[in-house]
Amino acid sequence: MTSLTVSAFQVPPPRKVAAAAVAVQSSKEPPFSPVTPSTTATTSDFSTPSQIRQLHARLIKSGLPLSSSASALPLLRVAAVCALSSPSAFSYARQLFRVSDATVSETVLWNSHLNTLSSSPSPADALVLFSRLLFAGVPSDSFTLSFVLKACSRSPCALPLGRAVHGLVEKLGLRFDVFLLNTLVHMYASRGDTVAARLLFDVMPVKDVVTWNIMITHYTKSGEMVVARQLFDLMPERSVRSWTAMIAGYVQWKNPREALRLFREMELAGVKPNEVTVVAVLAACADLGELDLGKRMHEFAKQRSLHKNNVRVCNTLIDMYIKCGCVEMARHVFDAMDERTVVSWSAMIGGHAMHGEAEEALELFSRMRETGLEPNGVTFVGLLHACSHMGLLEEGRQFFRSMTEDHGIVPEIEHYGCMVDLLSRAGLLEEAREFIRKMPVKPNSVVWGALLGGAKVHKNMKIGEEAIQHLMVLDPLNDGYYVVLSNIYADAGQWEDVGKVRRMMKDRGLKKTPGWSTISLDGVVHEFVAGESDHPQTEEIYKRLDELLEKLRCRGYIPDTSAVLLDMDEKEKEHVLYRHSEKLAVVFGLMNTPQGTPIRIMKNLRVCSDCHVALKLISEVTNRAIIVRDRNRFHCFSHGSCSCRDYW
DNA sequence: TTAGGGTTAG
Repeated sequence: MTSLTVSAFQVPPPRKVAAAAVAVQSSKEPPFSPVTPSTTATTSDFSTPSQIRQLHARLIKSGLPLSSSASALPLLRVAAVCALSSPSAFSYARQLFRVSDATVSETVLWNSHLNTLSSSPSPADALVLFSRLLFAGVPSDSFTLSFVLKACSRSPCALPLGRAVHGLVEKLGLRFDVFLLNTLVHMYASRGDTVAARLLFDVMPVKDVVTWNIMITHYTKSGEMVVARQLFDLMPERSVRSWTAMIAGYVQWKNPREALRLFREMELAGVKPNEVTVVAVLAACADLGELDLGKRMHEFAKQRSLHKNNVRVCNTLIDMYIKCGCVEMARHVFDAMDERTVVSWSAMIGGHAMHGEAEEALELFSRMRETGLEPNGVTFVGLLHACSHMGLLEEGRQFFRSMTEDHGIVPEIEHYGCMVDLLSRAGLLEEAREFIRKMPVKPNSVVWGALLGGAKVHKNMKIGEEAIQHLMVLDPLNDGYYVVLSNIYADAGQWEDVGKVRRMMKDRGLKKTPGWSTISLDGVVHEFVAGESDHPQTEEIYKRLDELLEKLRCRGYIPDTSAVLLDMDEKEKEHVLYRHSEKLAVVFGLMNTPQGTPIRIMKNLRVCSDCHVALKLISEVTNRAIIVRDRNRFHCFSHGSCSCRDYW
């Protein structure tokens, strides 16, 4: 007889009430259970003030008095959320509260709603509700203010209101409430008022570890790592979050070495990492190619069962393995994941692309589409890279069209860069130039650099000169472009122009960036810089390299001196090539690892053509896999050939 | 019923 049929109230819920469903669904008791235990109604079925009144009326008719708090509280929850829609709905909710015998105070009731709204997708709703509470004279407590401050932190333009709440905190004598003051510091920091945040931090009579963490995190996020570190060094006690905030900051601001140094210090201090630390450390390992530590973090994640359950940990693991040259391990992690996001798919697609495995990248994309997951801009960067690295011209064009036509993604500068790269490498230099001319966004140095690269491969001096004109304006201090232009002239035997480029570099005070390569052995990173010889094993390395080059010459290796941008004779140029850092690092690896172990090298520049030929032959002569991560992609040398199939 | 750290393009 009291069946509250859901169908009677079914209307499309307005946006504002979305939070109501969250509020009630997250509570332990099913909504309206005292009345209709079997109903599946949710608050979204009762979403307007008039529907609430109808529901109220039915409750009264059903004989269940509103004073029974078991039936009143769910109704009050709904009413309170509807209170946002108008002042009259707000008054109605307050009336409901007064006639009910709810066991909590009115402030507690509203606090609960403020809490829900402040962490909802539209935190400004909490501010609307708070203004109604203030206007109606409902008393606030420290909980009320902390929820409002949280909403201010998350709403743009809410700084003035946040300041007003700060005034209220003082007025209510709550300045010794550390919790509330922490929320205030966080509010100032997240609304960009560093000065106010720091001032409050400095004068706070009592601070706890959270206070320090908030301030440190703010500095790390704004790139003020030195200030963050000062606070970190000063703080009286540190939690795992303090360490993690600093480590993540160093990773974010491209100082992965310091991140790992601090991580080791953290381990020595006996602090156990959590999953966020794992993510940050893995990201540092990815940057540095630190496979050993990356594997150790993977083991740690397995012990804590993070290797399947935590998508972010898995995504970072995939990225780490890819950037350390272990695409198969990355794929292993990817395949074992229970749940994958667009980040997981994009990372794996991009990983296959970086390793020249275009087929796998494209196949993975088809599988991703089958799951119904929508790709994003990053997914397409990976796909376009796969196409350009492997010369899949038509597929690349198709993806570029499809990203806009089928997926509504507006191409960004990275996508244009990939397309110019794709066209230029394929030798369609005129088309690439036309493509740049028609681009709706201003071409950057990556775009012109791609055209220059194509001009070098296809020996097109005119287009190379055009590209360099733009590059000299966009990125005047980058020496790499001059080197490429000089290579183009050298290829054509125009030595006078080679000289001109050299003089141009000299006039601008540019020196060729020294190439370096690193190899990690038992957790120690060994760095080799072209031409430098301060490694303790230098003498032995050169001796072994000499022997190796002799073997290579027997197999037809002729040093390709065109990559050397110096005014010297051929013999001297050969000597420069001979000291290239990747050759030294590979020989060091051969000397210090057992036969059969792959050698993994990281390089700051692109592998030069001479080293590319040499490394192919070295892999054959020594029967070793050599994996080189250069600034663009991976080259996996094995049995005399390279995974890039010489297309790079 | 309140606060703080994390993933893909380079």
